[in-house]
Amino acid sequence: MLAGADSGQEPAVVRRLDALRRLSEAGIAAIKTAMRGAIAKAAAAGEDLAREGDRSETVRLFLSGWAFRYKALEDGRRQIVSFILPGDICDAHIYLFATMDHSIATLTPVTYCELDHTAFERLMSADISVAEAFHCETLAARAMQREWAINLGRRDALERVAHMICELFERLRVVDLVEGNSFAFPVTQMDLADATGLSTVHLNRTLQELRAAGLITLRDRSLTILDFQALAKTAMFNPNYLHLDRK
Amino acid sequence: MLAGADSGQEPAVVRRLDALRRLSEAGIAAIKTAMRGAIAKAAAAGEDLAREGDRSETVRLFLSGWAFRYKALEDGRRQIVSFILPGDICDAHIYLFATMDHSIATLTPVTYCELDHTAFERLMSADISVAEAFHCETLAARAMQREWAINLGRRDALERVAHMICELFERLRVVDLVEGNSFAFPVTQMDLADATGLSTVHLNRTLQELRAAGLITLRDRSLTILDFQALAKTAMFNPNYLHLDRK
DNA sequence: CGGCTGATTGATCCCGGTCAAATGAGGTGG
DNA sequence: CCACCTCATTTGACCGGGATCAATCAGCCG
Repeated sequence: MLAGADSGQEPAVVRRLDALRRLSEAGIAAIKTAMRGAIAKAAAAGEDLAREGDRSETVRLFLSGWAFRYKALEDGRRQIVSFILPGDICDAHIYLFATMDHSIATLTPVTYCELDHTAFERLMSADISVAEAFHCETLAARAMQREWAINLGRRDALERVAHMICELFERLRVVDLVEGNSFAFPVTQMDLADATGLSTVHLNRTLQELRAAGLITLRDRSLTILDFQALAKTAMFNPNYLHLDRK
Repeated sequence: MLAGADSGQEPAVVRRLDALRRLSEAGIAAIKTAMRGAIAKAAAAGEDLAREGDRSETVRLFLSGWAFRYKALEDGRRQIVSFILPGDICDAHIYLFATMDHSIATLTPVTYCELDHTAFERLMSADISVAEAFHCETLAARAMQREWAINLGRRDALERVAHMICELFERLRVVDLVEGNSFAFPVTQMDLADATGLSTVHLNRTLQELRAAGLITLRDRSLTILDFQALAKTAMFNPNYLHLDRK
């Protein structure tokens, strides 16, 4: 794990699902059983876990490390469309589709569980709270994807980068991967540029602007938010779309 | 399942779901029964069907008309994040969330069926092919949302607009709303600008460029694709992400 | 006829892209 | 320990795609 494998804590998948929709004790047990019975996998940093055109047969429960989804255009342009963090699911019911329409690559070493069609269906029918939480995860992923579009379409460079940092902070907080206002941030400026739709040069200048404004620190793959209120304000960040409040 | 000849008779929801994943006869019957038992609704053009912050309690099956999802920033900027066409579902399992994180507005008069929590769950458990098709619809919506991000992040104005037209064409074709290479296009240039992340002025110039290149005609809310091959080429459009091939 | 909404055009500006080079931090092999 | 390589970050100079501002025009409706 990026920040140590907290002994007393629930696994990231349980933490995330429970934040989206409260899991019953039986549900938590069912998830853990499924994970124990599933194929545990690991991959190094910089690997493709899936490529556009691959057959899509298994559901992955992400346990540790960072990955991202992307699509490359023929002429080399690349757009990262989402980050995958510990606790994320990718993707419920994906085996119903024949092939992947995008690629997934790792930023750090990662570990995950693979569930095939039957294992996933078994887990979904084991407990109603688990099934509901998985559906919420899918809805939340769609909501994040929508927000990504808003970011790219209608925010300027400074707002865009600030917004992405705010989102990552909130998501990592749920799975206990922030300490104080800092978190491991294994994203190169090239990656972040492809995520925000900017050039690396302009992304670099935007980061410097955020630093100069006293909003963040970013050194040695560690990001610190110096003033979350101010950062959220410049990004016009509203966390409602993450649906992590579990009302 | 649908046999080409009579498929034009089926409602749009059945056509779309069947294109995503083959429905059984029993499944089609179950959908029709559910629609007959559901609350049928209609709305005029220019109405909000839902607003950010509203409680999200019912699943809608879109039967006719165009709508779109959008989010407005505090300062008036607006981003349209997707178009909702006949046959679309919005959104499976949405009642699991407390509130809407975005708004939905109509472009034309629309009709749709509303299913509450229990009606939707009943339909999902009525037939396995129906449940699978609904899951595919959700996956396809996510894939479209990803492609929207790619559009906004890494395509220039001409490619962006061309891509959006190609996508709409393919989606409308499935629900039999194109005639030849033409379809009703009830989108103002202001709306299209907010969908593509451009200003209305530049969008207008981009449309003129597409017209001048002999790729499209757009008059009286009717869009004709004069050369689909060429349009798809300028957009680098690959329809795989729509998952409408039903392998 | 006047008011309204949407499409179009022209002129100007600037945010962010592109090109090019320098700097720095590891990593590795001699 | 140093020479060298690679990858990531940073900086400078210049350019252009698309934004902005401001009219004008075309339907449409009351």
